[in-house]
Amino acid sequence: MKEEIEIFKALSDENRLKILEMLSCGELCACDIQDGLSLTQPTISHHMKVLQQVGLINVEKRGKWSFYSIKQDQIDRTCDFIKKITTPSKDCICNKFSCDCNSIKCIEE
Amino acid sequence: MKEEIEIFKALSDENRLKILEMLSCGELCACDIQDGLSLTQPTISHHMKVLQQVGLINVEKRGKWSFYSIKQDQIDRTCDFIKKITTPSKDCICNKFSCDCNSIKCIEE
DNA sequence: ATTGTACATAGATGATTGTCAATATGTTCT
DNA sequence: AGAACATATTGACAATCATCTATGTACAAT
Repeated sequence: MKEEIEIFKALSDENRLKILEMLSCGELCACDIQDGLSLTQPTISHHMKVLQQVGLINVEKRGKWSFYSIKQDQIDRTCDFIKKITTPSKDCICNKFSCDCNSIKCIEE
Repeated sequence: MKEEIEIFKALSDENRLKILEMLSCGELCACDIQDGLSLTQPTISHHMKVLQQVGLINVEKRGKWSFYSIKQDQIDRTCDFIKKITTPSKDCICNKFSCDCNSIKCIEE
């Protein structure tokens, strides 16, 4: 869960979403990304690090350039996580509590 | 895009993720949710408002209780958005810039 | 009407975050 | 070696946010 929170934090920034969009068609170097965003180089570097640390992108150094690419499996895992926690299941945590307001509780099956 | 950023911000908090998980099996009132989290009532209220404002949950008032439930279509739209911006497409923004680093550009088809 | 219950709002505070300027590191070319 | 280029790190600052206490509002039951 902690891991997914960090992923959502990484996705909560307009510039980082734009970066992911830029990478959707294949790898780019940091200079490509800087061309597309009006941010300074250290800020780009910071965003790339955030995306990298949560596993959303890959980095490959070739010569003086760093090439970034999307890790699609992490994207997929993130979507699966969202779906999973919002889908009914017998053993989910909502069984654990109840008050007197007659709310509908977990499916019993 | 702004809308999705707000959704990801809403998903970037452990307690709000727990709340969504609690709601996965059906509606609950605020008191149910407070039972499951060690937070004060105003904090719960704040989180419910955040989730509501980004369209992740529904609120229905019945008597003195407020019943919350997940808006599954918004969950689905969010997943679709993530997949969409990370999937290659001919008209995506990564065609717009280039430097001399020989990065792979958008698929030409 | 009064009291109790469920929830919302306002204001304050400590923590986190996005951004920048300045500087450092590492690579390539002459 | 030295210069030029690509990227990373550091430190600072303004803005945002999660949380709390205190208070307000709305409904229900006595």
